Amino acid sequence: MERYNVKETEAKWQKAWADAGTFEVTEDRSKPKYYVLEMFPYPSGRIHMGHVRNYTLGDMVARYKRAKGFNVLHPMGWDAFGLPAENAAFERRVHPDTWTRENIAAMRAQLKVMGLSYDWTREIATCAPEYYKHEQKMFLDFVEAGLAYRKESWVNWDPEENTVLANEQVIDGRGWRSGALVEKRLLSQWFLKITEYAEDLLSAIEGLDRWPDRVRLMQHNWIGRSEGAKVRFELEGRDDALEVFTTRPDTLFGASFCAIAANHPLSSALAADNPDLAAFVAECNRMGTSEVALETAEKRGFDTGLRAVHPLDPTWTVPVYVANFVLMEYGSGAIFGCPAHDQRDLDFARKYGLEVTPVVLPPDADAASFEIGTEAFVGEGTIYNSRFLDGLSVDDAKSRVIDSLEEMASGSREITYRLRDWGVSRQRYWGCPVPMIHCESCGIVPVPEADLPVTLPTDVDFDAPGNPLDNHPTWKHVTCPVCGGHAVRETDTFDTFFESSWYFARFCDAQGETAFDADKANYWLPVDQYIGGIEHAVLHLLYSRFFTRALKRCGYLDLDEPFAGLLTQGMVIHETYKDPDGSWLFPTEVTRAEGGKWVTVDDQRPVVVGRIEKMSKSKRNVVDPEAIIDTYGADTARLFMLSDSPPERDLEWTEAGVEGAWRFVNRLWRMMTDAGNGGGEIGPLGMARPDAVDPSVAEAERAIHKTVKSVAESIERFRFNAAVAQVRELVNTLADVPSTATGSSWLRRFGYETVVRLIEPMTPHLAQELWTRLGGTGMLADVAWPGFDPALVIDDVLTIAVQVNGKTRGTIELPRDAEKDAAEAAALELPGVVRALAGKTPKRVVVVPNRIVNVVG
RNA sequence: GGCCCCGUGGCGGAAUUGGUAGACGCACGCGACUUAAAAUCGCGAGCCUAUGGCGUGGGGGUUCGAGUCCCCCCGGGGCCACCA
Repeated sequence: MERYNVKETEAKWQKAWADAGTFEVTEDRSKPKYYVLEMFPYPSGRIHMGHVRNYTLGDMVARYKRAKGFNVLHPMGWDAFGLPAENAAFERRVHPDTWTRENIAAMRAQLKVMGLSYDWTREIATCAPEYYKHEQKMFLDFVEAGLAYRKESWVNWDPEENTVLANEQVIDGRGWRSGALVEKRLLSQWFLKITEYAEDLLSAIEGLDRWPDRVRLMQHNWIGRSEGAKVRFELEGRDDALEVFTTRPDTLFGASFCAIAANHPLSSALAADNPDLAAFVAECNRMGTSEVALETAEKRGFDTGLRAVHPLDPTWTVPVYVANFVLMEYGSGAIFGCPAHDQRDLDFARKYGLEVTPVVLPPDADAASFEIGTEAFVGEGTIYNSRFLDGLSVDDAKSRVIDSLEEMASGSREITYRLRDWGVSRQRYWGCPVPMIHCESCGIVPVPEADLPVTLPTDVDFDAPGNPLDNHPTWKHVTCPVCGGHAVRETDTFDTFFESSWYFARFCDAQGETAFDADKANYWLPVDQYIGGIEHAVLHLLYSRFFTRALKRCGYLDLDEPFAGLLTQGMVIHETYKDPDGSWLFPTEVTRAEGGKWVTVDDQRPVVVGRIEKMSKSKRNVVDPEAIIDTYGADTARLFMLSDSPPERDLEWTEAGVEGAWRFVNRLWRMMTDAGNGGGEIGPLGMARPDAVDPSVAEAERAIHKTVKSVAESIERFRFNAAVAQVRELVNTLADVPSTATGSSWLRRFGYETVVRLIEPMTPHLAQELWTRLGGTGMLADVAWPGFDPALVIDDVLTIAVQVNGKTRGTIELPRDAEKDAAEAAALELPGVVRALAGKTPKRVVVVPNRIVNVVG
């Protein structure tokens, strides 16, 4: 019997698809379009299991939608700028460009072996000038439109990477990649005005109904809308005022101090004449923002000696502090403190002996005796100690006090967002140059469009600290495009999230002279199904949503939301292993000895099996996809990726699970190619259904129709594991039909063909090979998804459960839509029911037609 | 600290969305084939003190009926976090 030659077969069909251009697409307006996109990879050198899962999921959707008659765009490219290339340059003396291109070539070859239905003619790499020249143009358009601007600001500085980080790249006070403690520095940086779209980005989340709730919530929180008031506190003896933001204007009569951030302009001004204050400010800037630092850090303040006048009572003043817990970046960088109803303010007040006046009375408290101890009261209650606000609820007091402030012109309603503008400048080499020129006489001027792209120099030195572009002897020296005098280029490059914020549009017209043709982009976009990791829930997805709006404003396309549907896949996880010395071991270094004990392969030393965790190089719990595909083939790897867990959940990679998938691949092969072993003859191509068939054949025929229906439903709901299970169930059913049954060879033909069409999105090579061997012609990928007969997915006779008081006591067979009386009568005759009733007359019998009978005793 | 998710056999997970809990697979056991093993095929299997009882983390509730809905608790996870 011929064995399934995976390698040969998979290679054969991959070549056939490529030669035939099967997956190349154009804007075919006769079909509905469907754009499937997986988050494109960083070319790190080799694909890992996370990639395999991601692209398998995408290919499942792409091939299914294609079979359903959609014109499917399914492209792939490379997110090719980034720091690792520079690190490689430093460590291995290889140019980032060379390193990146070699990695791309290696990874492309690995992807091609997976049999993914990509239109490779659209492949892009973001490090190519043909790609990034367009984003330089976009940036100039953004500057023109007021969406990009330069400002001096306190930035997060990663001392290890020698670069600025966006807020989103600071995790727990540390650089997201280096892990180094982030410092504050004052630098001139380019920003994109994402805050201008804060409200729009927030309210549009509601319309993203095919996004996971989790991601929508994360974006919601990240934008962080707060409703409150802006309140003016005049400064006694000065002609300026302090502007504070508060979400609790109702507690204004409980104010006992004001506090400003260390970096507040007023702090800086006062510090200029006050060395003690200057020292305090410097100390605040040094303070870490890690979780530990924040929890242990005391609320500290420096009394400026200034007094702020209460906005609702000119005779009332409070002290003004510079405080280490006030953030310049949020609100106005200044607060008023109401210790009774805010924990931080309370801690601060207790430390500096400031007044604590409660102004919100808890519902069951007594006004005469209620006191604040060490915990602030932040709940709902009735306002008191607050003059004209007394007796109001918190909400009523808020709006009432804002009305008064507005009348007196000392405050107004204000909405503040946590979201900050996106700082895009990076002091790195391997990124897209910011196309700007600094001229001493003309200021900052854009590089003329005709001079784009501004390309990176190739002869750079990576050994010196800092930015190689800045260190380069000649690159930055240019003539000013306005006055012709000497000028220098901007030596910063863009944050790499810049490239990934529009690549989905470039795929619509990947080889075009312009960024993309608006007609093509408008045809393909939005991406119908985007698939990738949850780690991009905020950064990449939020930037892309903003970028799309910005591009719309600049006339590039007509679209707000780039991704209509989003699927966030779980991680691929694996057991961890350690040897007796505590060193991590690769899965290939351990094995199961007699008795189930884990030992090392080499010398049989005992192995400690640890937690099941995300695959990571440091813990060595990685499995190389290439080795798996080499052994079992791409189809087996793909099938396992789909079958064990639903996509959003983590998937544990196990050798046994892969073996299971491998067995199924071979089982299908044997079943359909070897009548002797598979159990029965397969009818000839085009064989018609016999008029008379055995009941077992008729039953299996129904199973085929039901499976066609349920597999499609499962795929539509991304329950790929269920879809695989349903196919397996059908295969079991087909195998059980006796070969002697009348109509069995017809059934096999029908059943096998159907199975092959159902598994095409999962295991495309096997499906195509079997399709051809069953007599099918051409590409199975071009064959439509099978249909089903609605009459055959509905059973004529149903098995209905019969319960007594909610406990199942047996089942009855009933024709579909049987009379309630008939169902009741049949149910009451069941021995199990008679026994459970023990001679008692049922009080009531609930009959839900075609569903259930419940006898209430 | 705030907000949000999730707890189903030895394991991954199903369950028509309130209607026979445990599909499908993994692991396991038994049998067939084999000199033997592998592969393959067949059978078995939630648990228990088994013609019955108990079972979806625990407790309560709604309902004829709850894995599914509501309340409380326990456990695990995620995101954000000196955000005024």
